[in-house]
Formats: sequence, structure tokens, C-alpha cells
Amino acid sequence: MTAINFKQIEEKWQRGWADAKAFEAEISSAKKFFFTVPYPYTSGPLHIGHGRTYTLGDIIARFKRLQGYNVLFPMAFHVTGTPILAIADSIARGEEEVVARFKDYIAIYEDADKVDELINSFRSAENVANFFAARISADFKRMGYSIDWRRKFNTTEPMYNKFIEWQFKKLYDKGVIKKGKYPITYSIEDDSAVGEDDIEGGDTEKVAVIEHTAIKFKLADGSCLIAATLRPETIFGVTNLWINPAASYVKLKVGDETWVVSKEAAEKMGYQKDEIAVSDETKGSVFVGKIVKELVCGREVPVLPASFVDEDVGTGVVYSVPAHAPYDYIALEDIKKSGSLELEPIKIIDLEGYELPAKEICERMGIESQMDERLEEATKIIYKDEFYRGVLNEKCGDFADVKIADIKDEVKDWLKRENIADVFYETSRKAVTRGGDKVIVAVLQDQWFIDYTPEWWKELGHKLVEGMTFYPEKYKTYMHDIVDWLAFRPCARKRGLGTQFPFEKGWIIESLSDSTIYMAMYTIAHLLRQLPVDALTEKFFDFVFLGIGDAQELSNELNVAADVLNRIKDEFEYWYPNDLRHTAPPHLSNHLVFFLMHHAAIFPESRWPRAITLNELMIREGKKMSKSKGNVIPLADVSELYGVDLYRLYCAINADFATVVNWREQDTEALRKKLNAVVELFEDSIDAESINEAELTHIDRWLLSRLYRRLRESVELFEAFRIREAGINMIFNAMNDIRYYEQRQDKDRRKRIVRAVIEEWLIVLSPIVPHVCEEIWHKLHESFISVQTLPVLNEAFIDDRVEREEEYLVALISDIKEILKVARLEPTKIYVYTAEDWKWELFRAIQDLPDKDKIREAMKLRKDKSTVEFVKQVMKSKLDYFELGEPEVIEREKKYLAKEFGCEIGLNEEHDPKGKKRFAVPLKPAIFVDG
RNA sequence: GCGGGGGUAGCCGAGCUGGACAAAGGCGCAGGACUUAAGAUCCUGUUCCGUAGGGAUACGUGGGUUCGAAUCCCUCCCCCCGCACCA
Repeated sequence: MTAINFKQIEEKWQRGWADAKAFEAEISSAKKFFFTVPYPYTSGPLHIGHGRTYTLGDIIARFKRLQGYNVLFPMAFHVTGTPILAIADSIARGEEEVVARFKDYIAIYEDADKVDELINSFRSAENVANFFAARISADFKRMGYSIDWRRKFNTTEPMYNKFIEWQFKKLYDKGVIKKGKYPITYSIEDDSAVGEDDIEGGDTEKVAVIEHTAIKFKLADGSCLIAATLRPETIFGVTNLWINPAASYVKLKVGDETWVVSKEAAEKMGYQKDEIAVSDETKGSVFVGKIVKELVCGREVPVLPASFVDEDVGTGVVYSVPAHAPYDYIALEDIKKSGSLELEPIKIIDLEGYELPAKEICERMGIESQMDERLEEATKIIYKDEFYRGVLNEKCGDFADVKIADIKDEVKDWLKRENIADVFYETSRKAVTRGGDKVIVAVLQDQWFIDYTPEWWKELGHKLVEGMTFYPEKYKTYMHDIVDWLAFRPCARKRGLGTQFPFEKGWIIESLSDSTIYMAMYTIAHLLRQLPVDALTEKFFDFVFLGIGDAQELSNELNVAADVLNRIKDEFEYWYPNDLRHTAPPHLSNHLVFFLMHHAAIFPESRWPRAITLNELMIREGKKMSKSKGNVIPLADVSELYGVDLYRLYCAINADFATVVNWREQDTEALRKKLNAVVELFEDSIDAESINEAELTHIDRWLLSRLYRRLRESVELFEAFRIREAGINMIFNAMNDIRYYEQRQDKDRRKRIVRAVIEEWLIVLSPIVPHVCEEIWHKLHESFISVQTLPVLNEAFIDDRVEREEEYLVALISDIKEILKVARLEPTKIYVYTAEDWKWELFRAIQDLPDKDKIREAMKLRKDKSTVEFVKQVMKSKLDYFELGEPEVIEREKKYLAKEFGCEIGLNEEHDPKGKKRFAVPLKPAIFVDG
């Protein structure tokens, strides 16, 4: 027997499929199945984790093909957005880390001598995108995915731009494209918004926009010192303000008020507020010693100096609550040490376990200096504790006796209403762009949004979700929640690759908003290429997608033949809607919900998506895969390292959709052995002489029954997307059946039995491991297994009786073994006693009765003490009733039993020295061992 | 915080619409078969007790519901994930 060269057959059949155009889908009279997975973003190589989703997708597509569907499984590439641009910019700037990373990426695919030239070309975003798009499509071909590549496109192509414009016009007409204010992370230097990809370390440590409350404290001259805080509820406990004497402060004209904040804060505010004027720069020391009035209770408090105040965080002014803020407490102690100041903390929060929380936490942690880094930690502990467990006390007016967690927002809103406070946005941490410029928060005054809040839209969304199938099912409820939660979403940006926003110059459509109904493009992409871009007008898409307008009129207008227009429309109408979208749960609250909502808004119900399946992610050796950990295996290396079919099998079998797959080297080895065993079994059996029904023995029939049953179950499992169970059934369980058979029979005969089911087996298995199945199939047939339809399984061979007889035998053997083990006997003869007829009769009569009635009914039928004992035994043994000619079965298998135990077997003989016979119940014979 | 998921034998991991569950499968470990040997493969065992097919104890913790709970309800402890404009 020759071992299969996996790599060689992968290439052979992939070429074969491509040459035969096996997966190019055309309109036909057959029932269609339009299947999509998300197009990959082409900013780098894909790894085995990404591969899981695409692989399971391909398995589903292949299975649907077996079911006789005309399957369309297309693919495209996502290019729009900022990351690719950010990468190209970084490389153009010569950022070492990025350059090194992309050199590594190139080296995955290309020879070392080409790397420098290619990395040079990566200064252009387009080249980055094209390079990876080409490599990823090669990867996908190497994974054996059954994709129709003719419909490939990318999201920066002119025809795609036209399509997106159309989509936005439809939404605009519905009145959901709106303008409004919105805080974003922003670079002053670049004069533009910055995303996670633009920020230094943004992928590992996110930068969020945090809303601070900026509270006004009135100086004698009428101007206000503005102190920013995350804990506005503590305003009741303020004892003083802190200011950094060395830092610069400025006056700020805001409306008819004058504010004093740090110079840095003033600059930030310039990006958050309309029309403010800056003047009068001074040092913080100028304010030290002044008295300000807090506007809640009207108390007067002093401004004191503090070195911990950072002019570049918040407003550079902090109000002090020494009872509850460790920083404030320590700073106040310092001041007291050096002077004669009479300030005592004002306690406003009751917290179990503390008298004065800030004081006690510092004492417990041994913190004494303003510069102690542990102050940060102390602050976190107190903040959290007080937030969840703390209650505002009687000093807090209307807010007293309420938990902080429940009152915080109300206090904030009240302060704003009373014009005591304003909003100031700050980044969650200090951050710079990859180019080294400071990241601040800016408030865009005219951001474009999609407004998902209209009632009509929510209703349609829920209706759509309700009518869909989700697997795993739990995601349906979850999706309803997401539809409710979805509100306003910015849909355009100033920067990035993408389609021009049609309603205002200078904006690009944001890259998730341009990926919502793109499945529709697959149906017609290959045909649109033959048309001039100018022809792709709003009316054109209205005609194709919505059936609005007349082909002839449109033909005249666009100068495109009417039959071409009709052909395009037919193609769309044949394939749409999307029957199944397979993806991963992280997409639920963004891409998927937009996908659903936009379909609901734009298309009629008949074009709404039908089903969504989702698989969890993949980790490796128990850890998350990430480029920073360096534990990523590129998809491109799978064939070389493992073999594609092994990888596919692992994805299919290792975990259900809802479970994270753990890629473990040790497990891949175990699975490799298993796959090899299956392949060997097929190869070994394929040439065996066929067997005809008359020749079949009991155990032959048993194996056939098992295998056919497994295949039938597997098909059902596939249909329910339970691919893992289907795979286990056809690989592990079936192999166990065969091993068992080989123990009972000889190997040569096994070959003939396997030969009888081999074609069906291969077909059902082929979605998971298409290459090896194709290889073996071709020893019998010319055609591709990948385009077969499911066999009609020979149900007649699925035989309950045969299987139960075998179960009976297995149970008997295991009982005998148990006895031999416990009694430590070397048997000389084993006596088996089957239940007498009267027991069987009673057994049948009482099997369906509830336990409590069994004895009474049995006694009615047979008045004898032994009846009671027998019924008790039956109840205890919990036997499942079925008819079986016990003596016949044992008689038939006497030889096998004798061989198994190496001694003679006596069946229902008189010899019964220990009186075991009376213990026999139906389906559980009594046993006596001589030895 | 809001929302979601989870804790199962030495390890990974199924089961979780309550009963046949001492709990699938894999790995590991032990013994055996095969082999000159190694590897591969196959068989047996892998909580405790038991000289007759049985019993006891077990599925994070502590309670509860039930004739019966890994599975349902509650307490507590611990772990993981998402929270938006970003692909």
C-alpha cells in the first residue's frame, strides 16, 4: 500500500477543480444557495485563526452542493478604511517596527531577494492592498475552498464606489443620514481624526474618549477656575482647589463667561467648543492663596499649590476632596506640615469599613508622599469601593442616602442644568500618534451619522431577525438586543480609503458602513465589469436591485443594451437573497447588525438574508493568537506544516461552532494518525471483491448497519450545522466500529464490507477533507466527487435488530469478564442461563407500567413468590424492552464466546450448583462460572 | 458599570430539552500483543471498596426542587469575552 502524498494530491485536485471550473456558478433551473463569508481585510497575511471561519464556510458550501443546490460561494477583498493607509504611511516614514513586520509578512510568501523591492512598493496603500489580496486568494485556493473567483472585486474599485453611492442615496432618501456633534480622538498636528491604528500602541492599549465634568469655581473678579473631575458627586466634600504653581494658565472667553484653565487644556477646548478666545497667560502661582466660591453650597475655599497636578490632564485645575481622594489627602497633609493651615476633610460618603477612606487607605498602604506611584492604585481601590458600596450622606442635599452607582449621573446632569458644570472630553490615557504627535479629543461639529433610531427601522430590523435562522440559536435573542441598542453611528470620515461621501465634499464613507449589503455585488460583479462605470447610475441599480424602471428606457439613457440590463437583473434576482452568511461573533454588534438593518431598509422582504451561522475564534496552545505574541501560524504555511485536509479536519472536529478551538500541536498529531488510518482503510478496501447480500453474516450486517446509520446521522448533523458531530461520527465512531468488527471477523472480509459502503462514505466525508476523498474517488470514477450529489443511502441495511443482538452479546461478555475479575477465576466452563418463557411473558406485560404498579399487575398474572423477586430484579436492572431470541443468539455465538474466554460455553444446561438460574431476567442472562 | 459565556477526572474536552453517567473522544500514564529493536498499530486498565455481574463517593462552593441532578432554581468564589465608529 502506498502512502498518500497529501501535498501532491492537494495541488492536483485544486488544479483539477479550477480547470474544470467546478465551482463557477451559473443561473440554472436548480434550487440555488447563495452563501457568503466576510471578505478579508487585506492589511496583512491571514493566519490559521482566520482560516477557521473560511474553512467551516467552505465545508457548508460543499455540503450544500452535495444536497443538490446550485451553490454560489464568492469572495472579494476589503480595502477601505484607515489601517492600510496607516501602514503605507508608516512604511513611507520608515518606522522600523512596521517595516520589520511587513518584511516578515512578505517573507511568508516571497523569496528573500524580493523583500526589499516589495517593501519599498508598500509606501503606496494600493500596493499593500493588492499584494495581500493576491496572496490571500492564493491561500484560499490552497485551502481547497470552492469559491467562484470570477466575481472577485475590491472595495475601492469604481464600480464598487458607484454601488456604495447608490446605497447611501437610498438611506438618505429614508431620512436617516444626519449631521451632528461627536467627540473623537484627534491629532492637532495632522489636523485629522486618529483611530486605533494611528495611535502608538493603540492595538494593545486602547485609547478611549472619557467625559469629564468641568466644574466652575468663581474667583473674586468674576472669572471661573475650571476643575475637571470624573467624580462630580464629590463636589459636596470640596475643601480647596489644587493648582500647579509652575504650570502656565490662560483666560478663556466662553460665551459671556471667563474661564481659567491650563494652557494645554485651553488648546484642547479649542477643538471641543465653538468660538473661544484665549488671553492673559500666567503662572499657576498667581492663583495660589486666592479664595474661590464653589457654586453648589456657596462655600469659599482656598486655592492651594500641588505638585501632582498635571497641566496636560483635564483642565490643570483639580478640586480637592481629601476625605475620599488619596491624592488630595496626601497633598493636604503636606501643606499642613509646612504651614498653619486649618483645613479638615469633609466626609460625604459613608463606606462600610472606613471612617475616612482616603486617610485610611494611605495609612494601610504606607503612602506618605505626593510622588508615590501607589497613589494611583489607592485611588482606584477607593473609587471602585465607593462607587459600588458607598452612600452619599446628609451633606449632599437631595442626593443623600443613595448609592453612588445609582446617583452619579443624576448629580452630573443637575450640575450641568444649574450651569455649575460643563463637559470636557479627555483621552483615557496620554497618547501619541505613530508619527509622535499628541492625541487629544476633538468634538466634530458636523459629523455625518446614520441614525438607526427611527421606529420604522427598528421594527423592520426585528422582523427581519425574527424571520431568520441563527446557529448557534442563542445569537438570535442577542441580535434583537443589538437592534434595540443601535443608535447613532458616524458613517463618514475625513481620512482613509473609500468612497466619496455623496452629500458633502471632503468626507469618505466609513469602512464598515460600506460593507453592509455588498453581497448583492457578488451576484453581478463579473457582469458589471463589461459596462462603463458611467452607466452605473442610481437608476441602473434601482432597476437591477429593486426592479424599478423599464429596461428599454434605461437602455436608451445609459447606452447599454436592454438585454444586457435584463441579464444583470436576472442574475441578481436568481441569486438573491443571501441564503446563509457564515462569520464570527465579534461581528455581531457591528458588521452583522448593519448588514441586517441595511437590508431591512433598502430591500423588500423577499430579498432579506435568510440565515446566519457563527463560529468562535481559534486560540493556540491555550493562548490567544496575536502578532505581538509571535504565536501566529500563517494560513500560507498550513499545507506545508500539516496538510490542508488535516487542518480542515481539525477545524471541523475539534470544537462545535459555539466553542473556541484550541490549536494544539499534540492534538494535530493524534488527528493525523487518525486521518491516515482512515485513508489507509479506504485504500486497502477499494479493490476488494464485492459482496452480495446472500453472503452476509450477522456481524457483516452489523457493520453495514452501523456504517449506514452513521452516514445517515452525519447528513442530518450537517444539515443542522453540527459539523463537529458529523465529522466525529464518520471518522472516530466509524473507525471504532471497524476495529470492533475486525476483532470479531477477519480483515479480508472487512475490506469487502467497507468496499460496499465506500462511495457513500467518501461523498459524505468529502466536504471536510475534499482532497483525499477526491483522490480515492478517482480510483473508481472519472467525475469529481466535489460535484456529486448525496447518495441515496441503503436504508434497508440499517437494522435495529442486528445491532441490538450485538449489544446484547457485548453486555453478556462484559458481565462475564466482570465476574472473572472479581472472583479471580480461570474458567473451565461458563454456564449461561437465559430467562425462561414466563419471565419474558411477564416482562412484556409490565414493561410500560409505572414502577409502582408493576408488582401488583405481575402478581395478577402469575401468583408466585418468585414473581415478586423477578419484578424487583427487572426494575433494578432498568432494562429497555425489545424482543430477542436469546438462546438462538447465544447458540450462534457460542464459538466466539468460547474463543473469547478460552473455555467451553454451556447454554441453559441443567447444571446449576449455586442456583444462579433464578437470577436470569430477559436480556440479562444468569451466569455461572466453573473454575 | 452594561451585556454575554464559562468552571467536568492527571491534562484537553463532550454531555447540560433531569434518569441507562464512574461520565464520549483525545492526550498522558500502566500492562499486554506485534516487532531483532525502535516507531507505528491493536487490546486491556486508569476514584475507592468488593472471591459473582455489586456498592460507596464524585462534575467550583453551599443550599434547594425532585422518587432521581453534572444537567433545573438560589448563595458565594473564581475565570474569560464584547462595549462602538475600529477592521
